Order: sequence, then structure tokens, then C-alpha cells
Amino acid sequence: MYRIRPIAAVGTDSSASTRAALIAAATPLFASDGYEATRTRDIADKAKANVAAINYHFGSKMGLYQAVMKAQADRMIEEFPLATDALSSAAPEERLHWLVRNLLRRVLVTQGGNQPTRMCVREFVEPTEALDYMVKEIVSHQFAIMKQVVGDVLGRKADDDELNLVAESVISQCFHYGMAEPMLTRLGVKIPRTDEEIDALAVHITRFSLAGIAAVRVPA
Amino acid sequence: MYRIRPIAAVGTDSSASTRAALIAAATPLFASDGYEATRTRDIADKAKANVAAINYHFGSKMGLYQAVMKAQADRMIEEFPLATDALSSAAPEERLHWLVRNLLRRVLVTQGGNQPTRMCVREFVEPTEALDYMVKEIVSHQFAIMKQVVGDVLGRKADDDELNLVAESVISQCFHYGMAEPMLTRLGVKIPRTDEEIDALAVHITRFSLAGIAAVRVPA
Amino acid sequence: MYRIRPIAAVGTDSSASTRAALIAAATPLFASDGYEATRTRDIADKAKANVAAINYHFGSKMGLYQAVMKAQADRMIEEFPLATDALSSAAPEERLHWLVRNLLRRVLVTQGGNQPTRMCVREFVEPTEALDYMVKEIVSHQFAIMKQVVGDVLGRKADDDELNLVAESVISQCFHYGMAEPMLTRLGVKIPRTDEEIDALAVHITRFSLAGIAAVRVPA
Amino acid sequence: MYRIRPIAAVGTDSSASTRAALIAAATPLFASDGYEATRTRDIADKAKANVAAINYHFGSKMGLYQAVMKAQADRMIEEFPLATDALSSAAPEERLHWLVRNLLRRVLVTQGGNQPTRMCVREFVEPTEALDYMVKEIVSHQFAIMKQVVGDVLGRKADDDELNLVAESVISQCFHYGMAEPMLTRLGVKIPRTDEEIDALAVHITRFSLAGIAAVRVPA
DNA sequence: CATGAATGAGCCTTCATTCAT
DNA sequence: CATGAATGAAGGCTCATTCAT
Repeated sequence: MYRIRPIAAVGTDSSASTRAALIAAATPLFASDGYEATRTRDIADKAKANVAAINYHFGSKMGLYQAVMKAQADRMIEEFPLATDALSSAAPEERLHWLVRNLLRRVLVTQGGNQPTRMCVREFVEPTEALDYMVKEIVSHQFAIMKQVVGDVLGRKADDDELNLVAESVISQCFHYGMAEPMLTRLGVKIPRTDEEIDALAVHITRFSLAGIAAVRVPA
Repeated sequence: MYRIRPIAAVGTDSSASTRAALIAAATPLFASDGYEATRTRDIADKAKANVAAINYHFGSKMGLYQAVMKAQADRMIEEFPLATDALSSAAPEERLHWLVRNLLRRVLVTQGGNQPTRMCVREFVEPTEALDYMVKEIVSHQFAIMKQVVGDVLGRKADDDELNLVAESVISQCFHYGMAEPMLTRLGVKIPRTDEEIDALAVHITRFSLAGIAAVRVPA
Repeated sequence: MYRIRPIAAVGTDSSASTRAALIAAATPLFASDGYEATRTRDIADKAKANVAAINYHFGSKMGLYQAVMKAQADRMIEEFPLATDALSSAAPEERLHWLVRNLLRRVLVTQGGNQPTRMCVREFVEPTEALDYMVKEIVSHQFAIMKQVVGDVLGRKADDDELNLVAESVISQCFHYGMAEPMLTRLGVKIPRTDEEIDALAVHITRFSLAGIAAVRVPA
Repeated sequence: MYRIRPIAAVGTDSSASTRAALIAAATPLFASDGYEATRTRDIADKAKANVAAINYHFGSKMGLYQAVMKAQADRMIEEFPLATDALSSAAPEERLHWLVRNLLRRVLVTQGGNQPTRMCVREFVEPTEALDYMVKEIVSHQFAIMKQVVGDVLGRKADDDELNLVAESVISQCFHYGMAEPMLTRLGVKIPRTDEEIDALAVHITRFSLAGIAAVRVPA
């Protein structure tokens, strides 16, 4: 016979939700203002939490920052992978194209008016304690992928320095639009934001780079 | 076909009046720590001046910052011009090589352990009030030169958007090593510092870009 | 004819939370030294609180100042009302006497060696942002009462300008001892401080003013 | 025979003129902003002199302030004397009227948009080192005149305390409009500024006070 | 576990004054 | 004698963090 049982009060799960709210609130602030210029009180207000909650959940402002960074990096990789199984046997040129496009998207895509990955890019220029973690856990692997793809396009044996050189030529073009955005805007250079615009830019960079790599293929 | 040749570097010295001492002391601090993180007291101490002297001579910390920026920009242009009369009738390829090399030097050259122009580059990523001035007075003109050279290399009619695209492909490669230095170092990518190293990188970027431009020359 | 009688005085105490302690500590300092000359550190020390507490509770030094002002004004009105229901049907002359006496007490009464309302009076001479609030919220209503009483004593129709004139003749005599105290002391004029002394002065001013109003009663 | 002789360069007399310019520049600033709030640099700028000139000529900011005070007090007395030989044998009532009117003028008269004697009045409320000098050298004598006139109007023997009481009743009414101006303005009380307006106010105060004194004449 | 309150360090700026030309 | 430059002392405020309910 069916017996009615009391259901445990689920609770507001406020601990987890406060934590998530803080990360969500902090992300655009850190992204647009940088670490130093972002005030913990602003984050707390925006998350409708108490200022002390930041220290409670993350130990310190930097702790929250790193949590945000990690979340962003994870999303970056998941949402815009630089390589995919579907293309594992595709032509190197196609894989490069794909890589360039997703790298661009990481940097340029906007969500709700914010550029979620801008803070990662900023870290490359103005490093905090978080960069070491980032590079070790995330970027180094991404960089290896890039060198792999670039090396395949190159199609000949190349030492590490040469691979770095070529890879950075490609990467720099992608990062540029996200990094130097304030300057580019002021110079009248249009920043691609929509998927179509980003794709068009990816085509340009890919074509430019393929030719560049081909030129490097022949020893000087 | 175009072959690459080196040029000589230039050096400067500083210190004279308190005003000059303040600028000299502030430059590396601003460059390495950024505007916010730099303390006026540290600047004054280093310049062996009173803290109030900063306000006296420059009105405010931001006034000093902008003075430093301007001084750096002026030196950048004087020391590493993107175009020179001597090359006005040279091959476009040679002029591009020259441009790339000097752009690289602006970003990478070190003087007394500091990278004097790093603060300008940082401004491109994390703008302050100073960027508007910079772009209007300095960068826009420099950018016009780049587009001119790139256009000449391209060798055919191109609208402004296309010129921007190509120019940024070249510029981004040069800026990259100055901007993303912290990341590159952690990735094991060697940052060129000596004239020879910089020249070598300039050769790579120039060759890579010449091929890239050639690829873009033919409509898709 | 009207004859004069005394009333009892009231006293208050202070100190509880930090907020209250700050107000209590700030009041005599602001009163004796003025807004500018009072140091926040002195207030905090005296209140055994941290300097930052001032900003936390009141936003700024001026915020604390206005809080003190408001507290003073409220106490002024509560402790020394210019009109009272008990006298609503009394002779106008008696109501004027009562008004004069309480106005004098507001300005002259000392508590623990301080003149708590001196800072309000000072505001009349050297206004800060707080005066607008004061006048709108407090003084204008008090002034209306005065004009009402004075008008009743006058006993005839009078336009606003004339009422102002007469009211100010009365008010000025009361304020004078609080305002010009530094000068009066140096001139050998004794400042009334005890209830008896204040009452005696009130008697003088009331008698003087009643005759003055009577003289104005007849058109020139 | 006439011989042409060189004429001595008269010099710019800049020493005396700078001194005078500083006083002229400082007067309205001190008057409107008070001692503390007035910046020496503003004075110097306005006088088209160097900041150091203030210390050179007057020893310190306070020295300049006292010089201004003295100049103002001297002018007050000369321009608006409280007693005059022409009236030495006039009726006491007429002499009181004259006194009241000139006292009012001292406080209310405006010259070039400034109230030159406001700073003296302010000193009565917020004393600086200058007040002692003022009272000893100027005010005490003026006060004696007032007591003399008031005593004559009173027409009977009166002790010093009683004379003070009556004199202050008169003086307070005059000072009031100059002292409490910021409050009066906000209360909608018109401040007399033209000679006609001031005269009208003088008539009121005199009439009011004459009746007041008459009432005091008879012992309580 | 969350909150309002409190803390202390530190920073930029202002200002009157003095120094050296 | 006058000036531009330099001085040193404070002062108010901001901010991340911690404490006590």
C-alpha cells in the first residue's frame, strides 16, 4: 500500500547557487575591467550576495578570479576546439582553416554584450598568478595542437623553433583582433562580431597563412 | 628578387631636470607594472624627487603617464621610423621588410633591462585616457604608412577594408611578440631581444607576409 | 499684562553602536572647529572607531556632517520647540516669550562643555551642502511658526515682507549671542549659559521686542 | 642753456603695487570663501603675482589675511563712522538712527559684486588670530560709541551689563542681515542691497529699537 | 553557512611654505 | 626683489579582508 512520506526539504541550494552567481557576475566584470580595476563589492552586488561571500567561497579575490578563468578556459575548449575527430583525416589545410576559425571565435564571439574570453587574452598581456595555471593546464596543450597542424601543413621536417615561428605567425593574426581591439576600433578597423564576419576573416587569415607557410617550406 | 639587409640601432640617455628625471623614472615602472599598479611614491623615490613634484610638473599621475607615453611615442617614431626617404624609391618588398623590422624593434628592443615601448602596446589592450591621444596623434599616421606600403606590395587596386585586412595580418605578427610575451615565455617560445634575433624574426615575418600578400593579390 | 515664567530643561545621553558613537564624537568637533578644520581621524579616534567606519556608515565626511546636522536639528526641535499645544490658547505675548526663550536655549545651552547647536548656527553664516537640507526640512517650518507668533502679537494684518522684518528683529537678538560669541566674549559681554541667565536674557529680549512690535503696529 | 638730462627710471614701483594687488585680490576671496578655503595660489593668480610673493610681503597667508582685515576695518570706520561731529549735539534718537544705518551699510553694502566687510563679520563667528587684533584695535572702540549712544537714548543711569544688553539688541539686528545671509536668502527674506533698501531697513530697526529701549527705561 | 559591521593599510592629491636662481 | 621649482606634511577616501553575530 502506498504510504505518504515526507519529502526532505531540498533547501535553496544557496551555497552552490551563490558560488555560481558570483562566478557569473564576476566574469564580465573581470573581462571588461581587468583584475585590479574590478571591485569585489561590485561583483557581490551584481550577484546579490554579500561581499564576504567571495572570501568564503573562493578564499580571496584572486581565488574567484582563477575560478572564473578556469571556467572560461574550459568553455573555450569545449565550445571552440582547435581540433576535432571528424577532421582527423582531413587535409592539413582544412584543419588549419578550422583551427583559425575557432581561435578567432574564442576571441571575438560576444555573448550578451560581453566578450567572455577577453579576460584570458588579457592575461597573456598582463599576467597575474593565474597565467601559470592557464598555460600549464590549457594553453600548452592547445599550442601543441597548433604546432601539429602547422607542421602537417608545412609538410616537411622542422625543428621546434621553426614550428614556433610559423605557429605564432598564424596565432598572432587571430589574437590580434581580440587583443588590440581598442586600438583597432579607434583606427576605423571593423572588428568582426557575427559568425559570418568571423568566418570571412578566418578565410583571409587561412589563405594568407597557407601561402606564408608555403613560402617558408623552401629553406631560405 | 628582394634580399634582406640589416640596419644599425640607436641609443638614448636620460636624466637632467626633475621633470626629465620623473619621466625617466616613470617609464620603466609604467611599462612593467601598468598605470594602476605603479605607485607615485615609487616614481618619486626613484627620481629622487618629492611626490608633490609629480603633481607640480604634470598635474596628476595621469598627466605624468601621458607625458611618458608621448615621449615614448615620439622616440618610437624617431628611432624606428616605418618609412624613410632613403627607401622611397626602393622596391615595395624592401620597404615592407624595413617596416616590419622597425615595428619589431619598437616592441622588442630593450634598454637597460626595460622594454620602453611596452607601455604603448599595453595601451592597445587596456586603454586609458591616453590612447585616444596616441591614436590620433601617432598611430593613425603610422597606420597610414603601413597601408601605403602594403598596398604597394599588393600592387593592385584594393578598397580600404581589404587593405586593413592585409595590413593587420602583417602588424599582428610584429605586435604579437611584444604583447603576448608573458604567455610566449611560458610556452617556451624564445623572445628575440638582440638586434640579430630581431632581424631574423623580421626576415621570417617579411617572407611569410610577402607570400601571404601575393596569395591575396589574386581575387578569391 | 503679560508676566514671565520659567520652564524646565531636558538632557540627553549618547553612545551605543559605532554609528552613534561617530555622531556623538563628531558633534562637538564639528561644532567647535567647523567642517573643514575637523579631521576625520580625530573623530574616529574619539569614537574609538576606525577611520574607514566613517565612510562605511556615512559615505563620506560630508555624509557624517549632515547626519550630525540632522541629529542636532531634530534634537533642537524636540527639546526646544518654538510652539507647544499647551500654549496654543495663551496670549500671543506669552507665546512670544516662550519662543524667544527656547530659541535662546537652542543656541546657548551647553552640554558637557560643548554647545551642540553651534554648528547649525555656523551653517547660517558659512553654508555647506547641508544648509539647503536644513532650511527646507527644518528652518522654514520654524520660521513659519515665528512669523505666526509675531503676527499674532502684531495683531493686525501685515504682508509677508513686514512680517519678515519684525520676525528677524526678534530672531536676530536670539541668534546673536550664539553667533557672535567670540566677539562678545572679547568685548566683555557675558554670555548667558545657565538656565537662569538664559531666562533673564529671554525676559529682556521679549520685553524689548514686545515694545518694538507695538511701535511697528502703528503705520509709520 | 637748456641741457638734456637723463631722467631716472622711475621703476615699476612693483614692490608696492604687487603688495597692493595682493590685498586687492585677496579681499573678495577671503570675504566670500573664508580664510581656510581661500587658496594662496588663487590669490596670487588673481593678482598676477607669484605665489611666493605672499610670503615675501606678508610673511604668511595669515599675515596677508590680517593686512586685508586691517584695511577693511580701516575703510569701514572711515566710510561708515558710527558717530560724527556733525551730530554730536543732535538728539540721541537721531544719533541712534545714524549709527544703525551705518552699521547696516558696513555689513550690507556691495562693491563690484563683493561684500567687502563680510570677512570681518565672519571673524565674529569663526575667529582666527586676527579677531583679537580687530577687537582690541577697532571693535572695542566702536562698541563704546554704541553704548554711549544707546545710553543717551536710554536717558537714565544704567550699569554696564544693562547697557550691553540694550546695545546688543540693537547691534544684533544690524549684523543679522550680514551674518545670516545664506539662511535668509533661502528663507525668502530679501536682503537689502541698495542704499534705499538699506535706509528703509535702518528706519525699521531704529523705530523698533527706540521703542524697545523705551520699554527697558522703566525698571522691570 | 551568511551577513552587516569593522579593520588597517595605502594611495593620490592638495597646500602653504621655502629654496636657489 | 621676484620667480619657478621643490618640499613635506597631512588628509580623505578606497578596497580587500576579517570578525562577530
